[in-house]
Amino acid sequence: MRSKHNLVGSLADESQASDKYRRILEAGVKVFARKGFHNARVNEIAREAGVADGTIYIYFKNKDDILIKIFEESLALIIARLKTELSRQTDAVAKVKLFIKMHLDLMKEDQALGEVFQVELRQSNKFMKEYLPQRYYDYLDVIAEILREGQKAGLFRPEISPDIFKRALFGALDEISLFWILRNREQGYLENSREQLADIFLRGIARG
Amino acid sequence: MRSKHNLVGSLADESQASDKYRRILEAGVKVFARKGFHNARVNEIAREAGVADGTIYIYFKNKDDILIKIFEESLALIIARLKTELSRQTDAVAKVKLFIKMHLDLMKEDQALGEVFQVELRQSNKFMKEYLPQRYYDYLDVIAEILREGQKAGLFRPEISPDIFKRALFGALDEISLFWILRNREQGYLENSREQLADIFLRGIARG
Amino acid sequence: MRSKHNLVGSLADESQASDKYRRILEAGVKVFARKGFHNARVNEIAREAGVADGTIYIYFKNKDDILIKIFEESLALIIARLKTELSRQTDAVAKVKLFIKMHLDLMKEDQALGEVFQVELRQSNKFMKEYLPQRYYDYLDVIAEILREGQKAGLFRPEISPDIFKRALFGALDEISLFWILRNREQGYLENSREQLADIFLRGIARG
Amino acid sequence: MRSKHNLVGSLADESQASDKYRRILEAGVKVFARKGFHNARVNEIAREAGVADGTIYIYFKNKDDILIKIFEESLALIIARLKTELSRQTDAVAKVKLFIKMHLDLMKEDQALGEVFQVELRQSNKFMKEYLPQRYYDYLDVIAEILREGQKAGLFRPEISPDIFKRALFGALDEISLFWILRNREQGYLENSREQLADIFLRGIARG
DNA sequence: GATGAATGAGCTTTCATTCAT
DNA sequence: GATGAATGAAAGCTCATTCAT
Repeated sequence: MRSKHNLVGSLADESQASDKYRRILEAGVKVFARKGFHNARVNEIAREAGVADGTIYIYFKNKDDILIKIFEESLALIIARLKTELSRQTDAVAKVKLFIKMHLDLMKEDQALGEVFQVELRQSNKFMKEYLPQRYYDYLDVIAEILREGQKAGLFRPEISPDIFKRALFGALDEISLFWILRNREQGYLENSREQLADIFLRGIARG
Repeated sequence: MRSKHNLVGSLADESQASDKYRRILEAGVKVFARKGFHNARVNEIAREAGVADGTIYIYFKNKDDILIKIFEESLALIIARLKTELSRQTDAVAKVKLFIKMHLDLMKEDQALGEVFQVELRQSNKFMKEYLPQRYYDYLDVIAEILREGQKAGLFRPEISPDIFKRALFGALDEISLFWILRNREQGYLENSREQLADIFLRGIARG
Repeated sequence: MRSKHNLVGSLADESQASDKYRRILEAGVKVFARKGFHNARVNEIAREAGVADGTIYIYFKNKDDILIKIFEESLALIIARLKTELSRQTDAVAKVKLFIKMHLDLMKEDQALGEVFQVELRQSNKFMKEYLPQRYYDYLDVIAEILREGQKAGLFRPEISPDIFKRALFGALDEISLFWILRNREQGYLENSREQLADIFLRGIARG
Repeated sequence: MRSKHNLVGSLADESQASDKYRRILEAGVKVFARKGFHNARVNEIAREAGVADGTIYIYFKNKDDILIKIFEESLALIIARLKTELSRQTDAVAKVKLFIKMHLDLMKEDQALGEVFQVELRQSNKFMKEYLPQRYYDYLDVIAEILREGQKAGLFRPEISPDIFKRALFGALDEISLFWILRNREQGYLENSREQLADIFLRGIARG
């Protein structure tokens, strides 16, 4: 298996449909990251993917669908990877640290995808208000699960609500990532943030 | 003085310029909240404001400008109010609690404005990437200032970075608010969240 | 009587109506010359004239009417002046030379008006196709009259049609003027043209 | 080869690119002639051409571009035809007569095109002031060339400036044509004018 | 499946003109 | 008469999507 340089590339491999599906998906990430969702032109995605405009509509319902599929496929892979890595840790504290690290690493690993997640997804009304982002809930639930585990193990305080904690941590990570991207990815910022966030949140939920 | 039902209304009152400026601003909030920025039609804002299409362009440079002015004027007022209230508290811990409360209360107080802040602002590329949201930084700095105060008073650990803490707390509040709005404003959710967040973050930064 | 710097100024003096009528007319010439008829904005004419937008509509029916009035009033004065000067000459040959000289001098004397005559008048469909430019015919008839006089005096060939000659001479003068204006009013060009045109046309119609 | 009813039709045939390009060009001539450049609506040109509005913008940059292309393509063909015909004459006097005839015939041959040339071209500021009408200069130079030839042959006086003569003759032809068009194309007028103009201008420049 | 020329609905903005003051 | 804020019709152009080849 040839090594992939980014997540969308890896993900699309699983769908055996066609080479073109993957190319359009990758082109979508690039163009959405470069221009933003609303300023991205379908024909630019087509050109970038090396296909005709019409071909896009063989593989995707419409422009929104490209964005949604990028999100869904990428997140499915991310979640799978997360779960694999987390399962190697037994300690809930270590798991929280690892989750924070992996989330922030992801932004660095595939910057175009990071930008799409942070900035562009929110531009699609259909996405925000109509589309049920099941995978997004799955992602948050990874956090909730770690919390519950830690509560069971007596490491975290039982009165913390997993549903609120997962959003709080995710929101913090999201905001930190957004700032980092909009501020041109300042060196060292994410590493520093990682430790601070782990420190604050772990003490915030620690028992005793 | 008649009591105002929302922030934009209050704000625009200060500018005595014209009744129409305020009406357009209020109409903008309503229509942006209802349709989203990109699907909002200028002529719908005009109708809602009870003015002609062209009148909008006497008071605003363009559609983006309406959004930006809503943000600027509202946030200026919010920050002023925040600072007034916070100055009545002497204890940094109480200030953090108050900040969290006021942020969440704001979402309930003016739901359309909340929706615009949460969902629509991020849809304007001009806003996110080109326009320098000075007021947004001012808002975050209110948090940073509280932290520094608490650190000086020996209440909070000195190794916490104000710049990271302010984003973490804001991100958490933002995510909670967004969820609440997208999930149709479930009763009691914000009150519950308020206590949990205060609990987590205050313990997270507490000294000793 | 204060000395006037241009034709429109002089003309409008005769209409005793109001100072504002004249100011709008002068402003119209300036703005039409600067921007062209279609790119001229009524509110720019108003500003230039130092009156309110609405005031324009007290003195003129509409934007087209300003152009037409500029044309009519200026041309009436020009024709009056022409006739006075021509009446001082007894020789039809001298009259042709004088006509050519005066037409070209006019372009130099009031450049803005010249530009409006040459370039902008033709941009108003209403002007070209609907409005009957009586004064324009009067102007051409000055030429026809000179020709007839010369024919009677036996100086010019009787078979030359006054109606065609007047258009031919006017057309030649018009084209020369247009070129001179579009080519940034090259020094000496009009003087040179004057002699050549007189030479060609006078020999062209000379008897024997 | 089917005979073409007008110049634009003929011209566009050479570009085999697409049927639609030619249809839009022809529709442009018709609509510009009917409504004038500024009152012509792009969607009317589209309807007349039997294409969708957007199709226009596949073949032309914008509305101005349609006018410019009409001018350029037509004039190129006209000049080519002129040169061919003129080369069949050896006598400079005959060439002047032929030029005059051909110019006026052109107005009758394709009346819509004539109207666009006479009336509408001057309405585009872009055209008059920004766009360099190279072809127009080429057209005038055909006249200048004939004059020089005649001067060399000792038929025309050497002191006549070709640059002024070409504008004088063109201006006369132009004015005559404009009058004829605005006056509803009076029968016989052009034929009469042709002879008078040839008479005046040839005597005007004749040697001895 | 793939193409890409063609479509045409849709929208922001301008600006001549009006009219209440 | 004079004002100038307000009007609102009008139009060029874009671009997601379709469909004949």
